[in-house]
Amino acid sequence: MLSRRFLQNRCTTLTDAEHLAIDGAVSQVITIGQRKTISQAGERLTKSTLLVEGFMCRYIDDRKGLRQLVAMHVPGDFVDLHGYPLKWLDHDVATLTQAVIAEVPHAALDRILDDQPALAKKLWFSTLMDAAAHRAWLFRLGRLDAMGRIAHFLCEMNARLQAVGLSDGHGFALGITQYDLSEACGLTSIHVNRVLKQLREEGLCTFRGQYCEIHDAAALAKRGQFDAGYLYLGSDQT
Amino acid sequence: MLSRRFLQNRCTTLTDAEHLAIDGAVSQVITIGQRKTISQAGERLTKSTLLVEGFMCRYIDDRKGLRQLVAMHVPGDFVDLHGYPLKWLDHDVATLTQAVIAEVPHAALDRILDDQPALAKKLWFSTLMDAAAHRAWLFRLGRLDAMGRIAHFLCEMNARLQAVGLSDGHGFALGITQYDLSEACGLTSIHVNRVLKQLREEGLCTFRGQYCEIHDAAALAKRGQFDAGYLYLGSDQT
DNA sequence: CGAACGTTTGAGATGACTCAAGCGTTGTGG
DNA sequence: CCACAACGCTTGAGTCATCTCAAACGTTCG
Repeated sequence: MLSRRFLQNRCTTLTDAEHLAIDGAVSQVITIGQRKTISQAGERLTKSTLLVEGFMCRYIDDRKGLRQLVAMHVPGDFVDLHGYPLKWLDHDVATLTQAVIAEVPHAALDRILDDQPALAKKLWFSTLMDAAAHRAWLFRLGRLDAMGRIAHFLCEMNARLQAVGLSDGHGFALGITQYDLSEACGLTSIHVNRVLKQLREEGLCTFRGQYCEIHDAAALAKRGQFDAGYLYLGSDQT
Repeated sequence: MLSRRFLQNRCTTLTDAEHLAIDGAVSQVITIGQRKTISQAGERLTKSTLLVEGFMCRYIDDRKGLRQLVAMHVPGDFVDLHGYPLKWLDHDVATLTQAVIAEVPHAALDRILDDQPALAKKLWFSTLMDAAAHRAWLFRLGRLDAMGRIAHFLCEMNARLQAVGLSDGHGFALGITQYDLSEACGLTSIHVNRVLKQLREEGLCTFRGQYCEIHDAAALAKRGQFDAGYLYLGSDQT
């Protein structure tokens, strides 16, 4: 059951019937290679994407083609559910690693909206969790220095991956490069490299290859002024 | 009719019955002084706020009490509708200027959700417009220099105020200080001051006192890499 | 074996910050 | 009615974080 994982990190109170409704709304499950764009800004959308496996991101291009990541997605996320009410998106959606996704046609969501207001509200809730994450990212970019930003980002990833069982709290695989990190944190990849070295030397964490090891979660959270509240883990609909 | 203005800038296709439903959901209309906090992060919420007149903002505090604005609100905005599905917010909500607000109890929204799925979807849409604005702000903070950030911010305000008839495209009143601007753009107020001077000297715009005059909208938009698409003006539900 | 990619390091430039001070306006109390 | 405090705006000088340009290294893959 696909949706067992979906909303495990999003809404903890889905009923069995609701799980079935979401599973039933999926039209197909497909595998996509790494670094593929699955939808572009402005494109008319007729379906949304549930991420089953792998990592995805959403980003905005600047005039020179440089990207600003605006969201990271981990398995269980309803990546572009925003595209359902909005009809088209203001940003691009792409895979970072190879990914398995489930496609949900908007027509199926229409039916849920009409018939199951309680489930509709949970889907709405899920999109607002994304908005809360956006706000935390704004805080990160607006108020933290380079080291704080990276610390904050890694704390977020650790917490979110823990929520879906992909981190044990001490480390996790994240298939992204230092360049991706720089796009998420509004820095150059060169500076990211130096900051990662510093985080390593100060015993906070080691980000190397595809793996990030957290040596001192408390110190990392402090350095990044990280407070997991905005992730709304396990706090829906109660 | 309060909601005539609400969703004028949010959803252009509200039916008369829907306007009535929203007006009927308002429990009271009150006036609040400038710089008053109306709700704090973590607080349990039972109502949401429709901004009728004046300016409001949402912000996140850092450890030292410095603020990062995450949203600006103009008349017509459903300021903290996010608080309805989320139940509590990850940020504070406050007035900037004196403001007139209409309060909408969440119980009344529950009824709309159950009875009027089409209207519910429009409310959902409205919160996703806020999320889209968050993303544009992320782009602003992550990819633009100080001058670009301020140019982008002022373009956004100009466009949004135009949508509610509070700007003619060449200037608008915005009751905020240079310090507020710095909190929105992730800069110090001193640097904001220097950048405003430069914008003035280059003939792009004059931000002075409570008024912002746009001298060259096209050049300002170019400098801030501003594209109004993310505001979804007049593009809902069609 | 060579190309592509991601990472690492160095040196120098620069945009934004900090600290410090002064100015103008508004509002208030003696 | 004046004195003064509070606030917002303005400017200067010096510092520092981050960026840019440049180069080299290791791994992977064809």
